[in-house]
Amino acid sequence: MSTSTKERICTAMAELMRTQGYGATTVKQVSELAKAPMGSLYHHFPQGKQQIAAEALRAAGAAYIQLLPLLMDPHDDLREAVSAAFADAAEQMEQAGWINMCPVVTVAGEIADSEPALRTVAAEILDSWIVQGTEYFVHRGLAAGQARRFTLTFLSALEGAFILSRTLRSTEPLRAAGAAVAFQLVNSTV
Amino acid sequence: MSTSTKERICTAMAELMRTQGYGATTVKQVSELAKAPMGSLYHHFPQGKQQIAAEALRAAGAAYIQLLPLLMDPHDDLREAVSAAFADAAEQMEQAGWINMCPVVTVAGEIADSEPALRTVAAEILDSWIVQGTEYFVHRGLAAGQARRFTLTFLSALEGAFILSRTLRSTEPLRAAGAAVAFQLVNSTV
DNA sequence: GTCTATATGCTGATAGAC
DNA sequence: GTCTATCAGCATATAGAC
Repeated sequence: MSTSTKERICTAMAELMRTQGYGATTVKQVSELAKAPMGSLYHHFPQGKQQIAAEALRAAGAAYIQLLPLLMDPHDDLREAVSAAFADAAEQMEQAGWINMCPVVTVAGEIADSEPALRTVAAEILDSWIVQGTEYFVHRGLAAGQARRFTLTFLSALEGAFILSRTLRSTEPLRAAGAAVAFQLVNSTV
Repeated sequence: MSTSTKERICTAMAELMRTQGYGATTVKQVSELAKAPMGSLYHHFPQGKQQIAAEALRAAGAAYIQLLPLLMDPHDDLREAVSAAFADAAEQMEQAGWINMCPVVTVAGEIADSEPALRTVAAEILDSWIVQGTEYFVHRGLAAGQARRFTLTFLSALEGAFILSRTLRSTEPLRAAGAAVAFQLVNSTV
């Protein structure tokens, strides 16, 4: 067996939150998808649903930010790279049937006022995205201050456009947002 | 009595979804906040929770888009107007204790794959926002095609930044996104 | 139209044999 | 560590008096 029960539970939770959110996901669904009985869930995660969600979000968040260099490194021109990243996201979302790629922001919006513990976890993940994004864009030639602002804009536009595109079933918001974020770099020396 | 029972139910549902999302909001909470007994809820909304949510989202969406001219008309320069709108949003969110101003996008992200009927309602609301936003920015001097793309960018960045700011408890994402969206207009004749 | 009392199913969580 | 059986509580929704 290559994957542990604990890992399968985390993956299942992330997968379900990605498409259904936190509130609509039941521990029974997690149990079934992970092929792990209820008792195993509460053996590995004594604090129950919240703890499973927290660990699943951390793992998903860490994996998701790695897409940034993966999608953008192939493009020498940073403006092209930004456009390509948004275009790739749009294409993948359409091909996947308009389901979410990552549960972090969906769940963050959903639980920001009703699940304080999970809100803190989401904030930690977003913080690490901002730090890693800033580092990447500095590496790509932006000044430190500009890189942080650009990362915040990049993430805000990407996540907002994700929700719009997903709800409208259209790539138009992601394409428009990608062009706008790339345009930010018009004055930069890249 | 100035407000009908039906209106109070809608308002209560919108208020609760705004801070808790759809899944975490129970009809009992709606009943209590609206000061209407369970029977009244199901008398006015025979299809139950979903129907209350649909009507509440429609009303909230219609009210929310009216903030656009309200916040931006005072500013002659469109770039200033955009910055001001994002800054106002950030300030109001911070003063309100980081709770959401509008339930539409939060709920849209939450239910996009689990509640098809509500997803359709959310899509109709977003469509109407895009149409009305485009009209407004044409009125403010943008060309028709540019105005639609700008509206999509504006809404994506605003909503994404809302979630980031709300989760991080910081105005930084909203301020960065506002500056970026305003920068879009750098070449425009306003 | 309003309101109380309640039905029915499902929720997260647990107990305890193996 | 794994698994089955089950708890107690709460969810949405309804019935029926007023």
